[in-house]
Amino acid sequence: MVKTRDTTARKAILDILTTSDKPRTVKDIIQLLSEAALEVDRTTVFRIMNAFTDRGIVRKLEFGEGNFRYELLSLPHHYHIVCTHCGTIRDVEGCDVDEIEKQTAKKYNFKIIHHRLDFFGLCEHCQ
Amino acid sequence: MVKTRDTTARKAILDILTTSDKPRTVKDIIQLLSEAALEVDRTTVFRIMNAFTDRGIVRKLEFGEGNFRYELLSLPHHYHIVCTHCGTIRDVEGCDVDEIEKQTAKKYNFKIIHHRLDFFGLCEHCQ
DNA sequence: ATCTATGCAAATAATTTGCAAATGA
DNA sequence: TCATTTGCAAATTATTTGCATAGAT
Repeated sequence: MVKTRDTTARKAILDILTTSDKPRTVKDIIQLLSEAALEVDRTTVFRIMNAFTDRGIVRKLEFGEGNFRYELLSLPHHYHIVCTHCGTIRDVEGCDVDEIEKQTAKKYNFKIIHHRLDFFGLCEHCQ
Repeated sequence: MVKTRDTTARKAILDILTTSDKPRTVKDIIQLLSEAALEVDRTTVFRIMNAFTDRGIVRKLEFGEGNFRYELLSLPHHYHIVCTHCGTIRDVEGCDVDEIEKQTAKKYNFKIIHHRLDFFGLCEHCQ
């Protein structure tokens, strides 16, 4: 396992993810870093996100937008609701699909490591 | 609503999707068309998939591979199991998350149109 | 001092757009 | 016929790679 250096950019990105209520894109992150007066190269952000993903610090997700989003792996288990009109994504607490999971594992002899459950629809504003 | 012309390429793509047991990428589709002796331009396939998506004929999905996959919207409701080792994706019948769905809709005043539930793990061969 | 991290330029890959030619209804 | 489709070239967008330099321990 390779060591991780605690650089300014990495600390700032962890900070951003910690205070986010939804998964973030690289674009988001660059923007937020910039608002914090930190200009970090696009390549570097991609590389940091990959390093974090490899080390199990973040989870790489996507919601059909044509790009990836990242969230802290240390967040409590949750799912997402995605507004198909305005694109808003929101974390939603808890998730109980144990029963389905158990049945699926047995029926298909599949060792389940994790799952995702996301609801798509219209948020309060877009209905 | 714009009219749809029943061209050779479109018919062949619908045929491919109908006989697939998992969502397909544009690359897959081009390959399968080619095996059926039909050389269709990449651009055309992308355009057809977008047209089908807009008309509610197919559903656009992704599984963290960095590209989209498509499946017939007319398929019975199902979810997917994705092997994180060999990348195999498989359709899995049925899906009962009604209770979670109801609670979520009420709690967040969110009008749910559809959801996705996918399990990631190791298939029979990769365990 | 040494090895990892970053910036910059350039390369890939997926997907989209413009436009003229081909084709289905 | 005539609007919709397709092919081809070129543009866009997300992401990755190579390499020399800056920075962390």
